[in-house]
This record gives sequence, C-alpha cells and structure tokens, in this order.
Amino acid sequence: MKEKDLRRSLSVLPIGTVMKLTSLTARQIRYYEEQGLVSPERNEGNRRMYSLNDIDLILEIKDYISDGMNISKIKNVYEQRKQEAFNSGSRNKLSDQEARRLLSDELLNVGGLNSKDVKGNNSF
DNA sequence: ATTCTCACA
DNA sequence: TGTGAGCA
Repeated sequence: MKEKDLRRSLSVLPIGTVMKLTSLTARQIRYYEEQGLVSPERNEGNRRMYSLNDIDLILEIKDYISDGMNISKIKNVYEQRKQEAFNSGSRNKLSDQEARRLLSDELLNVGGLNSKDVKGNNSF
C-alpha cells in the first residue's frame, strides 16, 4: 500500500503543471519554496520538479494564505509540526502525510487567533 | 516552448 | 507579488 505513497512522492511535475493545478503564479510557488513551505527536487537542468504531495501541500498553503495568514506563520507551524512528528512518531518514515495532517490542524488553530487574542482556542 | 535567477517599477 | 531581462 505504500507504492502509491511512493508515487505520490515522486517529483515529476514541472512548475508549469503546478501552476495550472494550483492556480498560482510561478512567482508565488517559488516564493513558498523560498519560505521553506515546500521542497521540490531539482532535475539536472536545475528545474524544480514537484510531487503530488507537493501539490497537495501547496494547495493547502494557498488556502491558508487566502484565509489571511502570513507566510512566516505557516512556515513556522509547518516546520514545528514536522519536527515534532519526526521526534515522537516514526523517526524514519517521514510524515509527509502526518505533517500535512498536523499542519492543517495547527494552522486552523493559529488562524483563529489571528485577529483576536491567544488565550482561548480557535474561534471556530 | 519552458523554467531559472535577479532586480526594479 | 508582478514583470521583464538574459540564460540554459
């Protein structure tokens, strides 16, 4: 059952495809990478190659940004969740899935305290 | 035709 | 972020 997971993680999509699938501009997509939100591979021509997982992640990032959240905050949460998942769960079978799951969880939380305060929970 | 990096309106 | 320049 991990074969699909593997395929899902294969970076074979050029940025052009990602643009169409996410409705984002190349600029934005590259910018997210710059902020450490996505980590596309690079082919021999230095071209960015994205995986389906990347698409998924970018799609979510796009959503959160649409909800009016700062890149830095998303970045922060994502890296934080990623490391926690790495330390507590399986330290080898990374958490592309887990990370994304945790990411959305945290992000919803953080998103709520965006225009309010930090004492309570998410204002959902 | 496509993508890349860099830099500026 | 958009956009254009100059490469690969």
